[in-house]
Amino acid sequence: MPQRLNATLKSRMSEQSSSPELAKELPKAYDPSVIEERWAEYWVKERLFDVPTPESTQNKGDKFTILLPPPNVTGRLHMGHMLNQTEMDILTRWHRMLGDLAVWIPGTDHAGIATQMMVERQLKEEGATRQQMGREAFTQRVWCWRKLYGGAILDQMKRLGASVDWSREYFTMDDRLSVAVKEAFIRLYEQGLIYRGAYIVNWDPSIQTAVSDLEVEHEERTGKLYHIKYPLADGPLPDGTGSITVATTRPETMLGDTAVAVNPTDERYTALIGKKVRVPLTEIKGAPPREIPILADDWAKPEFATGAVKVTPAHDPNDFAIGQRHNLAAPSILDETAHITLPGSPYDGLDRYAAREKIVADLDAQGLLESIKDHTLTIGLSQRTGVVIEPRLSLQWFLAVNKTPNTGGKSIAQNAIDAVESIDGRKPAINFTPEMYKKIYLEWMTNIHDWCISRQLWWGHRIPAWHCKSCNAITVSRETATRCGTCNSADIIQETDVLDTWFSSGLLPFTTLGWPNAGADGKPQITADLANFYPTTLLVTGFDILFFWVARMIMLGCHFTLDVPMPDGSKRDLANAVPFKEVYIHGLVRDANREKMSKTKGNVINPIDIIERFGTDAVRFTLASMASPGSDIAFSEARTEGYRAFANKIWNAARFLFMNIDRAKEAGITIDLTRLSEALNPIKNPGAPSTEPGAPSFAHFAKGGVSSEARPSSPGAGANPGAPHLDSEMWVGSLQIPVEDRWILTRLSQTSAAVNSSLADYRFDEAANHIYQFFWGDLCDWYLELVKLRLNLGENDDKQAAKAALNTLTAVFETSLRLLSPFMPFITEEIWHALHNDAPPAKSIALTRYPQPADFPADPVAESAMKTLQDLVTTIRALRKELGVPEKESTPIQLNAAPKIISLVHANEEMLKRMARVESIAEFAKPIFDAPTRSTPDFDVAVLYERQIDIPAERERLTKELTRLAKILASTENQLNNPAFIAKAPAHIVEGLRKQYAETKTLHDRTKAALDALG
RNA sequence: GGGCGGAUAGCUCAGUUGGUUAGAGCGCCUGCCUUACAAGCAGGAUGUCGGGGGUUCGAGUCCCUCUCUGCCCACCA
Repeated sequence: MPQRLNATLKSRMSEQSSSPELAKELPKAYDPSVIEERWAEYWVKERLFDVPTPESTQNKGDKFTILLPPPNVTGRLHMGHMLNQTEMDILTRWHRMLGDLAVWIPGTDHAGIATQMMVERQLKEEGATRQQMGREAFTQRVWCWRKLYGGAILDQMKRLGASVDWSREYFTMDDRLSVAVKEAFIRLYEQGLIYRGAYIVNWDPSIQTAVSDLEVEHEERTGKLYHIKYPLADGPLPDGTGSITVATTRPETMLGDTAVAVNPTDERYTALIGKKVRVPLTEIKGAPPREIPILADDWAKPEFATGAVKVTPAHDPNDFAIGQRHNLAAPSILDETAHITLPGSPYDGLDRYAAREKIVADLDAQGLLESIKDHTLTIGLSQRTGVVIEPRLSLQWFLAVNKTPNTGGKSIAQNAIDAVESIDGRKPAINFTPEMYKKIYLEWMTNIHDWCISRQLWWGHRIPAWHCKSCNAITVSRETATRCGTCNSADIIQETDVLDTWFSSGLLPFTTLGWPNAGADGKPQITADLANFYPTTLLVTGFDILFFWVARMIMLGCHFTLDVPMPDGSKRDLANAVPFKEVYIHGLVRDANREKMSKTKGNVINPIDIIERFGTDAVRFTLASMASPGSDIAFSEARTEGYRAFANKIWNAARFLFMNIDRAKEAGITIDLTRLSEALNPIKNPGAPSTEPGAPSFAHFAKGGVSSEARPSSPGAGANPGAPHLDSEMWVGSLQIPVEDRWILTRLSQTSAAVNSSLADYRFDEAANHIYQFFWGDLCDWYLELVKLRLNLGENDDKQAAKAALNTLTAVFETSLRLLSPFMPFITEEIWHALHNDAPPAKSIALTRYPQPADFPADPVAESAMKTLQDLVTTIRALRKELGVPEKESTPIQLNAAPKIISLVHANEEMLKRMARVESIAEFAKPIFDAPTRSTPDFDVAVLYERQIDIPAERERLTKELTRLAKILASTENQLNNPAFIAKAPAHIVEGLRKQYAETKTLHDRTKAALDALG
């Protein structure tokens, strides 16, 4: 790689420099497209993030395992993927740099319905249908499609820099996983948890399959409520009642009615119970209309419409239940395409809506239509196709989630509840962030119904069952069955249904790690991967698949891995059977106006487009900086532009550093990066000196293995005995350490602490902002400017000071790169390699160690001293601006402050000269108001400049300031005079307020004096 | 019909267990091409923290209530 790095630079260097020793020079403009493509390719090609299956099942050390939510093979990368993957990548890179064995497993999902639809659409364009092709040819065709286009989304992932283990890439229909799916099905069947039966399911008439409850979206619409008279079959009652009126929103289903139900307590209808009615329009070929009973059932609600409800068991779930209770027939009158199927009937073959229209018209003609009223109803739409779902009676396979397996143990749902609930006050086995989702999950899981797992599709895992034509028995078998397992008949046919896509993806956390790996006894055995990486550490996903996928993984993971022994052979408990220990759920990526992105609205942002415009790093950083748990992201281009500017800032800071390294080299000064790294990255090894000459600290990373001893102390850990001492000759060159050096190291330490702890809490936004603030606000705006004071390499300059400055700068910069690397992997990789002059201590910055707070000394003295100096500089600048001092002109200042501060200022006169264009500093024992003055609690400062201040403007400013201060003063005074406050508030609050009062009072008085001085 | 979020600067959002003068980015105004960066530098303006009530020495933060808004779940013809 180094050979390829900076090809353009190399050529530039050879053109302009005769000294190949010089450090790299970066192109002036930051161009992400060049850099990113190159590194993305390098990471994959070098297999940097592959984690081979460990040889042992008993490995110690920390693991970080994360499963990529597999995108559909038909998918195209969208901003949701990018957010999801950016977050996972940041966490994975972070853990990897913490020394964990970090495995991120990628793959794609066969996505039954979506893929079948896509290929069917293609066929349609060619004038063909899958039915014409036949099942075999069609699935072949889908496989071809998948081979050609199925990798597109993963290729797009590579552009995001996702540090996944490509050696573990899977496809849910791979042989290995298909075997596991089959095994899972069979085990559930054998445990009595899978059954087949005729039930009302959600039917999608467009793609002609059943779908689960979750795949139905409910939408409120205004429809009609039709009141229809059903005449009594045996003539009117004595009181003259000749019919009963039912209400329905789907009149066409009346063709399948088998009863009319009324509430047993409904006195209006008591006399009608047990009578029969004729179902209108059911005359077929001269035969009389069907007669159906009026029966009593609690389902009929007296207060709704007429209180009488028609019962169509084959086309409504409630009616089906009534039918069951009363042993009613359940004739199906709609076929799989939602057309009436009633041979001989005038409605036969009509689409459901055409039939409705005709039936309503015919009823009206017969005087049986009592009324049509507007009625708001919620209809079910198929999530995939958008067509109205038809409840339909059909034979399907179900997973019984609330049933105890016949092998003992708890029901699937119960385990899935126990895994998330904190039992006996213990920490739950699975932890949700944000916690709110735990409640939502539990709510769903406690009210869960059996899961319809069969689909009438051709693309998917075919159910391993055979139906016997002789005895109707079902034979479920691991191998292709040739005979009925019950009657031994050879007249058997294989089940045509396939499994719900989510059934197979629900198994992924353990099937990707080698389950079932059946032993001689047929029971699943532990594999090295399972031993090392199961349960996985974390799942990162959007709430939209909380039930579809997260819940199913928990259900299936707990169920299936409970009987996989632990690495030491002991029995596995629920806490170790969960598919993951943590779930982090992120928000939705919306457009800048918080609108949901949708094709119809035309506000969809394509990540690839935005990446091409701003660079992956900038987009990643944007997403990270906006990713606050629990809230959606309003993706803003302006913001992305801002972060591209940030990348550019980093780029230019690097150029500045390299320029100075070159200049230093020419002056005979070299810095030893290895030793710097070592100084800033002490390998935690108590008792041993942290700095062994010549021992590169990156060695353990470069070798590829990370020993557990090398693992850094946890974030927020106390002082590290191995931390470098500031007065170390090695990197300051002299014992006189400038305050800015001490300060920037403190800031670096604080930033490391903040970033590490934010990441531990999934606060990507906080982490990103801390880095941004540090790099731009502290390092670039202040330190880089200050360090220029010492980077003088002329004949008579202090070379030792220059060397010390360059050392600190380089070390801080290199550490910052590592800190930033998980967020902006490309630019940091590029600069890091260049910094190491293409001979880096590791193959990638991603394989180095993540900065820890304990790496640097905390120096509160330097921090507060620097704060005072910064305040002084800022105040002088503001004054100068107000006075209209030309930017380049230097002015004398007058200063009144405590002796401690005066000496600090004098020790840093050069800083003031450079940063605030101060010509000279005069001291004043008392506050002075005859020149434009500003005050802070630490000092009063005046800028001496001939031009007079804008008196009215200054008066206005001071008046405003005075009002502000007076207000604070009043409220503070108020509190301090309140005995209750003094008595009840904690001491440090009272103390703080007293201090504030004193400071504000001083400021107030001086401001007042200054105002008075204006006259 | 149930449940869950959100409402803070012009915009998008932070604001930890209640605690000293509520922050950031972008945008806006002013002045600067100061040789790392104009994708930049410096300075500046900007808030009845949705309304009302309560608890408290103290509320953006806790409680109640109202308004607006978003989302999830649900077998009512």
